[in-house]
Amino acid sequence: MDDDDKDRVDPAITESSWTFGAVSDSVYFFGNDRDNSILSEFGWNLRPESASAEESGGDAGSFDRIGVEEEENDRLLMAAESTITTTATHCTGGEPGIQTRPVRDASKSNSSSSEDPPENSTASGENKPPAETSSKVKKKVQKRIRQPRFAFMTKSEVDHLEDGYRWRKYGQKAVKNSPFPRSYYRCTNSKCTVKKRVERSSEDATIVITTYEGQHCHHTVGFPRGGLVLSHEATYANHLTPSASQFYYPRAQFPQQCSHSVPQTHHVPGDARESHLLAEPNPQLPTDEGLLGDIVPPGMRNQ
DNA sequence: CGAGTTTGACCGGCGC
DNA sequence: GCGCCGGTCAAACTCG
Repeated sequence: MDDDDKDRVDPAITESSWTFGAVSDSVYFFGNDRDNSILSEFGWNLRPESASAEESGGDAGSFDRIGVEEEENDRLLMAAESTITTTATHCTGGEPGIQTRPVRDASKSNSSSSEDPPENSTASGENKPPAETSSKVKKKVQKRIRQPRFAFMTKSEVDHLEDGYRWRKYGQKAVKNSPFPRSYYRCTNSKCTVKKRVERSSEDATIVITTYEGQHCHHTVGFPRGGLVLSHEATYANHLTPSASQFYYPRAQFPQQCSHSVPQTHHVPGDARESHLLAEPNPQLPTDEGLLGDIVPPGMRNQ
């Protein structure tokens, strides 16, 4: 994120009356977990930092939609009313993030430009296939297994929101039914397989939808080209805008694909400007607001 | 000069 | 089988 962006924070957004929703394997959580006890049960650490947020009780938010699936969800989300809220979901995604990227033709894939994470090879057998035949077999067997994903809807004028990690853009595509392109980013940490997609809502151009895939296996690093090194401590120390520190910290286990394990990560999604979080669908749960409707009073959802 | 971005091409999944 | 579309690659380019 650049400083300009911080300066552009919509006052209405930084009001910091917000709510969150979190989802674990079988639990949706909505509301205000002030002592973080419930969230922590599910691996989330909520750090309401801004005084205003705490004073306001950290609630009074509203939800649009939660619990979604993949691409489709993005679209559903876009369709949702863009109230200024913060919701969060925790995608524990029982599967240790094993990403099996389809093995391309050796002639193409072996070029593995620097960013190809070594973990992929470990986890998915992207080790150079010994023979063409075996690679073909793998192609068949290895269906693409996605890592846990969750998305944020963020009201922001900038597309790529700073989140404390360094990302390298590796692609951009036009999105069907949307005037805005979708950008693809990979974490620049060579051991980290986290990716994210960033696109703007076609319904509300002020909303940026950021979808994270996978979990970081390292601490936050410096901002790209900015020279500002961000640790989570620094984050807490208000190096970010107040709204920017309304983070959800999944105390999640690091994916096993990471060779070096850090005791704890602080996931800092987006700049946490009023965001909507989404989760990978849980097969046991409704994927739309059905459940949400059961939990969140209608009046609360349309603010 | 290295790191990151752009962009057209390519590939695979999926629906028809 | 075919075409569409999302996702990725990688060469060329830009930037600091």
